[in-house]
Amino acid sequence: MEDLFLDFDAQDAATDFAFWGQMDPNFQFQSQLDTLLFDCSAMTGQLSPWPSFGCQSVFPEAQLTFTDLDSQSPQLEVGAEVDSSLVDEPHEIGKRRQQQRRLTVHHPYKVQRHAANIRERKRMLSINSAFEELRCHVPTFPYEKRLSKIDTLRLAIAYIALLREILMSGCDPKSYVDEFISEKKKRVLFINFTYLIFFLLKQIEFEQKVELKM
DNA sequence: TAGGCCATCTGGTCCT
DNA sequence: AGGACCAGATGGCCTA
Repeated sequence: MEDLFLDFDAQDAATDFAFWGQMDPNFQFQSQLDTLLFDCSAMTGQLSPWPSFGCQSVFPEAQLTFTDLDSQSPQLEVGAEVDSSLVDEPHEIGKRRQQQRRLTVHHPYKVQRHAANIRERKRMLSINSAFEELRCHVPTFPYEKRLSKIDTLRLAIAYIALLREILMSGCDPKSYVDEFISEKKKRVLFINFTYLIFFLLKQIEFEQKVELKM
């Protein structure tokens, strides 16, 4: 993993986090962080990663069978190029079936392609179910909209980095972060860690805005 | 309405 | 040879 560092006091530091939007200049980093850390321990049941160890795949589609997918296929059915005007009339259905058989015989490529499409869809479903499980293990707030795949990956990387750092420090999580924010390490932070912290702080910011509106 | 995200199809490449 | 994997193209849906 690439080690990137960020000077927190740099004037343009905020632009490094443009993907979160601009931070409020009046945002109270330390006090909000304290709130966060206390809230985190209280909200354990609401934050996604901690209660969900052993979470099962929430993507039942991932267990779809070959025939399920086959019947769901929106296009490229075998013989799909048959004129759609030939429908429902009994004799036309017979003709169409005949034509489909011909196409099956004469276009083995189409059949292979169709089978490959189905396999590809199954493969993507299994990838998606893995993403869904990963989402269960990264910290998000209940009101946070579903993480995109790319954000899930980035946040997972950041979260792992944070946990590793905490593990290596030998401290409990809160004192670790306290120390991190303290004088010694204030200016330079491991970017993955800051990514996670900024993410969490944006959640708090968002939560406050929601509360103000209510 | 533009941009982000996603599912799907597709053809190419690699692997068994 | 057939399946797995990958990346590009495309179109639909949603949101700011």
